Amino acid sequence: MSDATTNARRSPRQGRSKATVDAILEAATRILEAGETFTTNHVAERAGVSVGTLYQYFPDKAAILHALGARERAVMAEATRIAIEAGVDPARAAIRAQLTAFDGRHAARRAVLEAILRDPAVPGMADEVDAGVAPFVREGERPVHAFVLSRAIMGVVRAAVLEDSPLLGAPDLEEALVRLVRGYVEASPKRSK
Amino acid sequence: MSDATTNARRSPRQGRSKATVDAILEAATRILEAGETFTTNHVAERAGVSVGTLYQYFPDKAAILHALGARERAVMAEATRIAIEAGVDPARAAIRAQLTAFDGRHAARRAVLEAILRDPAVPGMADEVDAGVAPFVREGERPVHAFVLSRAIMGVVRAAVLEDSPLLGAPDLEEALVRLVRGYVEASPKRSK
Amino acid sequence: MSDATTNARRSPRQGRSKATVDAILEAATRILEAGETFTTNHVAERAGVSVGTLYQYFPDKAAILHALGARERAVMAEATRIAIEAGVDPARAAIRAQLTAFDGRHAARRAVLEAILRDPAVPGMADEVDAGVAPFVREGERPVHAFVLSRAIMGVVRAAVLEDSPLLGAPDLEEALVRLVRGYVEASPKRSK
Amino acid sequence: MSDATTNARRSPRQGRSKATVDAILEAATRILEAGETFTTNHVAERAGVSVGTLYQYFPDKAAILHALGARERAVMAEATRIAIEAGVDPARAAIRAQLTAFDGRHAARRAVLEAILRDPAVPGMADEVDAGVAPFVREGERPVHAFVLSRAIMGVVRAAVLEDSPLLGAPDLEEALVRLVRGYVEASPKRSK
DNA sequence: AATGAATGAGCCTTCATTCAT
DNA sequence: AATGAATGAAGGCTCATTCAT
Repeated sequence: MSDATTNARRSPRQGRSKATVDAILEAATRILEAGETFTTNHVAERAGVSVGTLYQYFPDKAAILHALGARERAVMAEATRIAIEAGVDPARAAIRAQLTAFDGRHAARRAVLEAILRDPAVPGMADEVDAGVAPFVREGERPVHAFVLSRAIMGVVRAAVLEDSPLLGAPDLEEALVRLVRGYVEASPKRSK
Repeated sequence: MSDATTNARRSPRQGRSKATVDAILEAATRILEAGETFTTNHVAERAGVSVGTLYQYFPDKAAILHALGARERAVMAEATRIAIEAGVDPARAAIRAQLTAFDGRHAARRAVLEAILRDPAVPGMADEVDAGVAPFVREGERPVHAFVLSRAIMGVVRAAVLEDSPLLGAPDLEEALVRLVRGYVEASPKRSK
Repeated sequence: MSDATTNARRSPRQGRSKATVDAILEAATRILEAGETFTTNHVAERAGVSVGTLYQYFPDKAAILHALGARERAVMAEATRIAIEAGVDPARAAIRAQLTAFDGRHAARRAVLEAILRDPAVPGMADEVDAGVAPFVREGERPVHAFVLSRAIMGVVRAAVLEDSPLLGAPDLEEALVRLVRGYVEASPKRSK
Repeated sequence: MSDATTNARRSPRQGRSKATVDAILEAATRILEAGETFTTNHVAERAGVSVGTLYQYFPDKAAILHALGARERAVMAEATRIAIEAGVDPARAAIRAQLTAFDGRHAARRAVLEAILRDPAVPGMADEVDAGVAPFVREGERPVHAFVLSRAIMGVVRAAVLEDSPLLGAPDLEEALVRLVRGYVEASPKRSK
């Protein structure tokens, strides 16, 4: 495409807005990453814009977190899609996307996700995980299965992040999570007492 | 045991102190349950004591949540212990204790636990679940197993509570969680791609 | 006459300018009527122009209210003039013009006038009422008479509007106001203690 | 009474609170009088207390204005009562109370009243004037009479204050207002066209 | 002439915590 | 031990106005 440099050629209007929004999101990320106080004034200042400008693009503070979340979800979905195309099995792909997002090399994303995971008003990553897990849940089965699998995975990842577990980044964790999915799927639903 | 008020500023040797602490905890519970603003002033007022008095027993606001959490953990541990003695298998017993705490009939406990689940500074229920799950994790195995199982269970319960899922209270969920544990334990750790 | 937009930044020689000013005034009226927030940005948006353009025609927010007021005064003056020509006595004509402007069937004008009545910087309707009352105040008499009569009438109307009195629209009120004027004029200025 | 010094002998608790409230009200009055910005922070600062303290006594900014209004109304009612006892006719007494409150020698009260007159949420002086005017409105007559008379008087006073009329303080105005009341009462309600 | 992104002072309010009594 | 008045940093958000394009 003629759009080789990707972010070129936008109308000056759109370009300015886009840049401002990006600056705000970038600032928010950095603040979260540094563990600084996440306030609208602080974010605006760090972004090099006024609070007023910030509020021109985000209706309220939560919206910034939402936008950050949407961004991350998009990145994860993409990563999952690519992995599946490359032949990785879907569950593993979804799991890996989550784990990758949180490993030590991505402090910024991690910070963002931590903030999101804590705010119940911000939609989590559930949908992405659901999608990855879906192929394992047979059509027509009770929704409880999809729910349990996706939340179990997210619960483990969340705990690892929040407890700052050394397991994050170790291949063990990915294996264990895959095993969790496989075991659940294969287990016969016979009852214990 | 050292008592639910372990985190309090002074140990309640006298009955009066004990009564005050109880009143504060009771008030806190009610406020959480009613969805009112959880502020120290509000809690103190509802408890019928002055803020000053509240601070005599709790070093800060978080300590109230800690105490509430300790209380709940004790209740759960007891429930689990009794179930095991009655012949229920340990994993199921631990799972059932968690689910029971959150079902619709216990609004107060649920409110407390919701608050606790949200505050990362308050230790969760992990220990209790760990204990229930322990028998299934063979001695000497990597700690990742205990971690994954307990956090998976808690993750599912937490999500169900926070998303206000209709699954809470349905027997399906208990079954699914038990299956999650059993499947994980039985699955051979063979690798997929 | 010099036009309703006297206070605007530039006189609208061209049709386009006139149309813009009208759109702004129209938007302002609608916003006031709907009880929405009366902000320059909001007015501009509703008018379909940019804030910048708005400021091209009105030096500041108050000027919009001024223009609206001028418009209303013109309408009232005209109504009064016509009534007098038709033989209605001047005081009654002036009173009726005021009351008509505020009755329930004219929500828009009412909203505008309410806003004006509240903003002390905007000249009220005093002049129109003064004019209607003038014939009753004998030449050479103290100005206190004109002042008292016109402000008394406006005070009553203002209170009725602001208190949302059911008297508005009732013929009683017109009668009472006429009586107020007549009684004042006829009363001998003898002193009480 | 044993309470010769009036404001002595209060429990230290009440005394402190009372003093704080008074300081806030006093500060509010002075700020209004000086035409400074009437903000909660400003009021608190001027009162020598923190905003927090201010909010301990007043639920919100408007409440300060309300309190000020209540104070003024009380003062007026008292002045009116005393005048009536001294033989002044009620209408004149009510009128005089209003005018006195606003004459040049009482800048502070005037400022307070201006603020109140502008804020439609704050109950005005209507009740006091109503009371003064009541004796002139015959029992059983239409409420329109009381309404018209009291609002007419207040309208005139309000206009004089807001327009900073030189009539304020002149005996003429009191006479004219009394005449307004007397004329209205005596006028026969015959109809003009 | 028009645009609209940007500004930023400033507003109201909350609430954990302290400390003199 | 208890009281509760006082604190004040901090936060989210609004809106009239400007000015580069």
